[in-house]
Amino acid sequence: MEGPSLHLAAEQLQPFVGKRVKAVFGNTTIDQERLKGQVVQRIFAWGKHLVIQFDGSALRVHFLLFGSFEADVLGITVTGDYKRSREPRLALTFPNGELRTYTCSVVHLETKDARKLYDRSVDVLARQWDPQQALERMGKTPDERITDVLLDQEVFAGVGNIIKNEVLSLERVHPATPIKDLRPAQRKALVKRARTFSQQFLRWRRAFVLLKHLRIHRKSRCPHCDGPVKHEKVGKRKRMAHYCPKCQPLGKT
DNA sequence: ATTCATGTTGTGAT
DNA sequence: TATCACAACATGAA
Repeated sequence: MEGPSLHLAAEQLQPFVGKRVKAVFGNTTIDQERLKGQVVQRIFAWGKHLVIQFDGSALRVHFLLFGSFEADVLGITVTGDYKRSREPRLALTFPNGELRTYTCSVVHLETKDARKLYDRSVDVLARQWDPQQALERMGKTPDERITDVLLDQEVFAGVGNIIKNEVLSLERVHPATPIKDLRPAQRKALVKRARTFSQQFLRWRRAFVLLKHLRIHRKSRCPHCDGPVKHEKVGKRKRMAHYCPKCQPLGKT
């Protein structure tokens, strides 16, 4: 799950803010008892994290690769289409509904204000996003490849493999390009696109039309030249890159 | 049946 | 000490 999906989740779960936890269940090994009776102070997303703040502590949920969630509010399922039979990792029951999370990492954060643990200027979807800072951090690793830097959550929090592939296609940059081979104008364009595409991703997700708008991720034809798309693992992270070798050539620019 | 995928963290070898 | 490859986690679709 990428950043925009987490921001959308935080939005959808706002009806639980101010509500008291009535029951807790699930197969997580964290202490569940302590959540009972707690009142939700706020729910927010940072990058790929979902944070639920309670009185003295918070919950941090990370959905990794296969995670999902669903929530019922006043009897209506506001999101998700998952099998009810599956055991949730963690479920919270409130007077007005229930949140169920699956296949995710859940941890307690020992803080009364988890917002202090997160630097919002790093989150590409945050109002406080700082593109200049991203540019500077990018420049600090001239030998790193752009595919790895775009996926670095300390530089572009929220960017995942889909956003990475789409941004590189839009800017016509080969995923294996070392930062030092990118002109300043091109670096700037990539930074800007990481945010604008993430915002677009969020709008599409909200309208349930994301998949049909992806141009190169998991496609076989380049959106620019209609040539064949290459699919291969690139960079130290070895995530699958989907790119057009003709429109996104490797080399100094 | 097998592989792959919107991801991160920890371990043990080098 | 640092870096790296790999495992672990865990589920559904192709």
